[in-house]
Amino acid sequence: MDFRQIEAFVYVVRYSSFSKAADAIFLTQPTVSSHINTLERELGIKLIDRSGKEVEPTNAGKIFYEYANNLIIIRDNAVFTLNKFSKKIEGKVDIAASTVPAEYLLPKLMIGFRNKYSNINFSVDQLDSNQVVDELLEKKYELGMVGTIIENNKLEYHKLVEDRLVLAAPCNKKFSTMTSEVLPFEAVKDENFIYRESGSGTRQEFEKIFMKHGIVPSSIRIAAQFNSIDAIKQAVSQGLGVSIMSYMSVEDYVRFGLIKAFDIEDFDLTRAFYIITHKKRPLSPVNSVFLKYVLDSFK
Amino acid sequence: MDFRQIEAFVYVVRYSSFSKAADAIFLTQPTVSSHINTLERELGIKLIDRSGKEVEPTNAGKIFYEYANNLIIIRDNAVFTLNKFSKKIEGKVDIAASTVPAEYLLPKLMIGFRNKYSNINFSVDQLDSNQVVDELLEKKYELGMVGTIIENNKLEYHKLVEDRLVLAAPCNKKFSTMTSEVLPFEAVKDENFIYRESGSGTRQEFEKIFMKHGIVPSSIRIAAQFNSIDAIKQAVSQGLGVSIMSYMSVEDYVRFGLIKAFDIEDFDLTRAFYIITHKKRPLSPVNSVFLKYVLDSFK
DNA sequence: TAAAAATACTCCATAGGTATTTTAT
DNA sequence: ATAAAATACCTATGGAGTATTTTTA
Repeated sequence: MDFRQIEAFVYVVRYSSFSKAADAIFLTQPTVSSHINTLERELGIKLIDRSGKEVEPTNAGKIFYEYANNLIIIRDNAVFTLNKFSKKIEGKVDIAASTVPAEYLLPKLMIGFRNKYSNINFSVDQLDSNQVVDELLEKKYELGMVGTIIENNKLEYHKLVEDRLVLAAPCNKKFSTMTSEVLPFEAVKDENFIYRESGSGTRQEFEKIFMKHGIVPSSIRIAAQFNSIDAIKQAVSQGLGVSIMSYMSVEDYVRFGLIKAFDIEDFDLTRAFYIITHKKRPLSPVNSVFLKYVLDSFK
Repeated sequence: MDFRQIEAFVYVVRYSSFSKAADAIFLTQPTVSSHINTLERELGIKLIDRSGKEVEPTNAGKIFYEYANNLIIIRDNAVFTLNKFSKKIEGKVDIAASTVPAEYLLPKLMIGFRNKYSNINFSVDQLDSNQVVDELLEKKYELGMVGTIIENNKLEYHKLVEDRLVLAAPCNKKFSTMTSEVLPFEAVKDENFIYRESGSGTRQEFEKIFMKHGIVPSSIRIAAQFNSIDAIKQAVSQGLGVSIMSYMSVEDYVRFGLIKAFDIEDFDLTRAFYIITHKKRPLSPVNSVFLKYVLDSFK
């Protein structure tokens, strides 16, 4: 039993004619004939009485018509509902994001996306990078945003934007007198450093880079550790110490002259932010459109 | 969208596995994969999330599952119901029959058929042969029985049994002394004849035969006309006249010595009884089985 | 390493077409 | 004579298979 056959049958009954039915469903009359014959053979009973001038259903045909009609209706409803679902760009976009993207990338994206599609609301879960990856792997979120790659062959990292880690220093006399924007590592290695918490992608990135230059984390003097970017910015600007931070996250303090930002000589502190999806897991329509929007925003 | 694809999808969801689903519906795993892919492409949305160890429906898949499940259930119910209908040999068998078959053929057939299938009842409409044909053409009856052929290219005549028309004569001294069972036409042409009504197949048959021998109906002396076979038998046996009748219908009176039956020399008075159906109109299951039973009974 | 899904390919059944014949009005 | 359905025949799509590769637990 096939939908084309059922459809042919339904239309033959409705129009009391093979050729009119054929017209209605954009087939030829012989094809409709063949469909009805196939159905009748499969069901083992004649469905259409062709003896008169107008063809009409037999009693068996009348019984089958009810089923056939329902089958066509349900199929059409299924298609309609799924199309609606596919196009339905509304509801909640859930994202797990680490600190920097959550605070410095997402707000602008969220505003832009909400301008384009109404009926959207966001729920951002601000976690550290490892947790973001875990939540994605546990399928609690379809989308994640981080500033460091934690390799996992189930995940796909889509690069959004490059940033660089900078040395954020207070504008005291020691640093405000520096004319160069690039400092040799020697000039800062004995400073007091302010750290993020250990799960932080920013911290992991800079530890990775320092290790590559043969500097072990334990050899660095730690003045304090915060899990808030703002707290670090405050602490740095007030002179508690220096910190390695995303330029993106200190840009405002730099602009207002509260912090000075330096690159470190010979250290490649570029980093990037990524939006993460599962490699295979299908995205819901909203998330899929949001992903596209985000990628386009950074193209 | 195809039932095989829908079925594959339903079973993949139920078993959370492509290969188990394939087993369950007697296909191979690649075929199931291909069905799901085709469905997803057609509906424009992923239905199955294959990212984990167990595959599971996406949200779209969950929505579609409800429809898919109903489609399969309704299809199966349609097949089941129609099979039941095809096999349901019960209900009313309606037959339009002319006098002789209604009175001398049908009773035995009805008893035999009811012995074989319970839950059968009959409704016999006793009409003259022309009316039987008309009722069939108007689709008021699917089956008819007559003793003469009224040619119509929409109808099919299935021959049941041969009979012969005989001259039924009273057992008075004139006829009871006849030793031969065959009379020359000369011996009877001046008798008083008793007729059936003009629509009667028996009457039409014998008028046809007599015409063929050059004898016009108006040249025959008519003593009476009845529309009842029994009345004619009574009238003949009491000496009102002679009549041309189915041997079948006078057999009992002959056996009891109330009537003598003669063939007429050189006249071929054989006739046959037929069960009539439409050439193209499909028979309902009961009627179709009854037809088969009747044909087998006379084979 | 084993089990499951995807992929690549081959084959053939049949949906659908065109052309024609048959049937009924 | 006309209109509708049936029939005959052809083509090509895609359903279903086997064999193999890829992926993941």
